[in-house]
Amino acid sequence: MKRPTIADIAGRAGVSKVAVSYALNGQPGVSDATRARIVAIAEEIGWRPNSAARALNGARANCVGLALCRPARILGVEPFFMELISGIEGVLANRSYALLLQVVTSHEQESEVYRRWWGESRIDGVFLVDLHYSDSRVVELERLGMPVVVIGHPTESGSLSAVWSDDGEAVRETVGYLVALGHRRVARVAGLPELVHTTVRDQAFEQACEGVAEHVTVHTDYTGEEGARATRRLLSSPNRPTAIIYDNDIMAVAGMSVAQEMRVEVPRDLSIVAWDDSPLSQVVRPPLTALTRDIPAYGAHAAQRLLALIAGETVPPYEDRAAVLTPRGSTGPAHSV
Amino acid sequence: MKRPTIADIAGRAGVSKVAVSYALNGQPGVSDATRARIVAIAEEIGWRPNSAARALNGARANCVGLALCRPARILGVEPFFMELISGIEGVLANRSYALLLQVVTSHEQESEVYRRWWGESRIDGVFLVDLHYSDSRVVELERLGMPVVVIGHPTESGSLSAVWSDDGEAVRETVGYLVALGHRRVARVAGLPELVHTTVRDQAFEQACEGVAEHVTVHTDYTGEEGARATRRLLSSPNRPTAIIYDNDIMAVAGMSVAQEMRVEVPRDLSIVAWDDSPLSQVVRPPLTALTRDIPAYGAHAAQRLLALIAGETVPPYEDRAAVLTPRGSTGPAHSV
DNA sequence: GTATGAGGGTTATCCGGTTCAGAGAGGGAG
DNA sequence: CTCCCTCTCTGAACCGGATAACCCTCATAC
Repeated sequence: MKRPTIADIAGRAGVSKVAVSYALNGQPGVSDATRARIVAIAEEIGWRPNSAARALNGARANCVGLALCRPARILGVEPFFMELISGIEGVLANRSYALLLQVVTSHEQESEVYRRWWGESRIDGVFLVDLHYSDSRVVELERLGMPVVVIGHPTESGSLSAVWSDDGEAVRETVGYLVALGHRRVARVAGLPELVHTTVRDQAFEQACEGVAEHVTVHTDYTGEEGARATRRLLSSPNRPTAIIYDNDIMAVAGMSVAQEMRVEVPRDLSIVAWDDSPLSQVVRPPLTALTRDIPAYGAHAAQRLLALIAGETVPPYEDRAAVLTPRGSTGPAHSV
Repeated sequence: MKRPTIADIAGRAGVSKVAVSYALNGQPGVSDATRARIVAIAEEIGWRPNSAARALNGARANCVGLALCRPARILGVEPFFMELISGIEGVLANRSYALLLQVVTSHEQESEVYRRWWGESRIDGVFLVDLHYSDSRVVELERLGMPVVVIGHPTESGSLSAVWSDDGEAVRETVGYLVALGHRRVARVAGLPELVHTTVRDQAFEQACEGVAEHVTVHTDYTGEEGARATRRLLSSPNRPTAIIYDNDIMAVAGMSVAQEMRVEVPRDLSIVAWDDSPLSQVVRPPLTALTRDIPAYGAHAAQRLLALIAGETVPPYEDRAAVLTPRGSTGPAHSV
């Protein structure tokens, strides 16, 4: 039950391998009649191009890579990555591109994965996510000279193409909204401080609060436990915040539970905003005011740009739409304590 | 900046390509001195075996596939798949195997992806998840003759190897626990009815309740909205259940919110159990009693078996540990209404 | 002195598809 | 009738590595 090759087709059709190759690739050099005959036979015996043989001729691997550097327990809880992948795949599937996925535990390991994939000619390009400052992976990828689309802020992506969204704008919108509601003490429970987008949000937060509200930022590892702990600390402080912005929804939910535990009522005594809207935000009581973003679309844009890059086009940084605030029941006017 | 090949190494070392091939693959036929020299050169110039060239010689592709057939919004919310993938990857990474991922929207499309991957020699085997009854994908994969590990119940996996866990046992344990707490009207908010594991749980649920408690099962699509709707309906019925078992945690959280909305107190008036423990279960108030399972380990077991299958070994069905009940604050003794 | 064999290489082929340089056949122009 | 060109198709080489088969040298055994 060997897989059929173009030689088999050539034998049946009574022509050479070359004619078959031309016919199946839509190249000139065969008559329409012969082409039709060859195509019919190929279809009949279920022929597929051997991707290895094609790749060997310097052709593309028709495959791109994505490495995720987060512990399993966080990856599972963050809907972000799965939604991003779904969006990426929507674009890739149309062009018969495959996605190679790897979960790694360090940047060194991640760079090694890139070197291996690229060295083995397994992929034509990669997506880089969770950008850090002075990111060693950027340097490594520039060195390899492989097509890359960074999903993150272009100031830190070096010479690599970036797809990003203005988190600062979303922060300003949120703070403006909270201040308008009368909040004067606002906290932010942020994610990993080494991530560029965390710092971007941190800075925008500070600037937006400057002069209009007291502000404090606490960093966490995105887990519910740390979100809960941070909330407990914030709500225990002498003049506790009347509003908290969380960097993901699981922490926001955890924070809301802590508030409830401490008899701090949401939204009466505390307003809560979650970054990245997900179904979770809508099923809790009260439903969470969230910063909504079309993540699959974000992934799709990145994929389009990576394919363009692979095709040899030059790809300028692309700024996707910023997250927009979706007010729900977890935010309300501030009450003086 | 061409990638170095064994021919380059051969040139530098002053030997033939074959000697290099032997040396780098640990085969006999070269002296230790020559081997050391060749290995040193290979390392120096950063040589990597071209995966396409290797695959072309009938060697393995060193890659396995996974296709997920669920809409993006559900994939994102279910931590199950990401955790499964993490577990799979732990095993694959050790053996330098890559994972090809694709999100599809129908079984036909999924089968087509398998045909293409296999026909193109891209993969050595696949994982099959979300088994249905009379699953067309099983037939297709048997026809293709490719190594497959089904992550699901072995009665429906045909001749394919299966890795599974006894959901029935977990259901019995849960029902037993609820009955011991005095519950006599128990409901189950189940997932997609066409999935084998849903039916397995449904049947075990009915049997376990038989004679000891009234029972009712409602099917949903795993989303929070449907979980909420089902809960609303259940709690509005004339003799409403005093305990509900949900097929995932997002629905359990949604159900708890609905209960709160309807002034049904958890766990006083209603006990809630969630299938598949996740960090989410622990951050809500009260924390959810959940059926805990080590999903990464589950994935790892499946991966080990797929690799064994690819290596030509025969792999009997493997029964992983059943989910165990982790009681938390969302369950308590039943009160007569 | 010759047969035997192991150690260390080499040459030739193959995997499946692509690409380049031609080779015949047929047609139109001069 | 010849020249030239186009159309259709073929042989051969190539991509990078694996592998079967064979070759040479030197050491050992008889």
